[in-house]
Amino acid sequence: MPEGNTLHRLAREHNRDLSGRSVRVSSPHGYFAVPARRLDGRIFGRAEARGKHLFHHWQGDLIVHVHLGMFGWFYRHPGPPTEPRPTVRMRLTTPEVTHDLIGPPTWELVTPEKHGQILERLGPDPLDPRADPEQFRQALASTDAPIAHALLDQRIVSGVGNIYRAEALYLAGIHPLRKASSLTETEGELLWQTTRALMRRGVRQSSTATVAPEDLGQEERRAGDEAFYVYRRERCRRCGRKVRRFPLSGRTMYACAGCQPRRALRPSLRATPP
DNA sequence: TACATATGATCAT
DNA sequence: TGATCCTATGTAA
Repeated sequence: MPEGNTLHRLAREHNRDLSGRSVRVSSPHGYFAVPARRLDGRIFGRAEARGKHLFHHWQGDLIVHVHLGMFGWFYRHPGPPTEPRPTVRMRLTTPEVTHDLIGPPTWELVTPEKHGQILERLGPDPLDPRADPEQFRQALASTDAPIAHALLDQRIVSGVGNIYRAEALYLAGIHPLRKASSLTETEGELLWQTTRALMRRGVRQSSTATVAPEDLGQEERRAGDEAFYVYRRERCRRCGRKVRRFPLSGRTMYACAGCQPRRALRPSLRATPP
């Protein structure tokens, strides 16, 4: 159940493990048996992550496009290949490591043209160093939908999912139902910076947790769960007030009425971004 | 064993 | 808005 940080982390791992190598490709599940044979033994060029999309560039201009949807995942097994689960759709193997792909709603070979079209549809990715925050701000300015809806729109910003939308809005002190176009320039900038900081941490720590481990109590750290400020919580981590949850754009939204008032907070009263 | 639930997105209505 | 695709896990029965 990945957001953009996961895809960027996977791209890094795949580049490290597979780039420039001849890779065995198989489909234990059988569903991708034909394309797997076509790729088997080829040189793996590079992995590329954009928003929640992952591309594998193979020798000979073959490009694989993967989207993990809600349930898809890659599992990495160092060492000699283990017996695959029957649900493994695609297995990538070198002598050192195996990557198993489970349950992607999207797995397709695409042409360079199609690859370009997919990228064109995506808004700026906070994890892309070349991304332009101004593009994000302008997209918000022309959107009447609630800001919490806009954040899940991959044409406005790519890679943000249900966790980051809740947590970034919380840390920026922005009420989720405010019109996107009503955000000030400063708020738009703060929201971008906050989102980017959270997602960068997500890549670094290989987890979508938004609260840094060093900010947790001993008991919480021992439990080892991913920690959040409002997402799936009963009470706000900072003020202790009951967290409001309500459906928004088909997902559950979480917000604190105290820390995210309808009216903009004075900057000095905002929560400190991580 | 069954069911609810989940970090997503598309397509039909 | 609802149905649909995809899988694993935790809890209830």
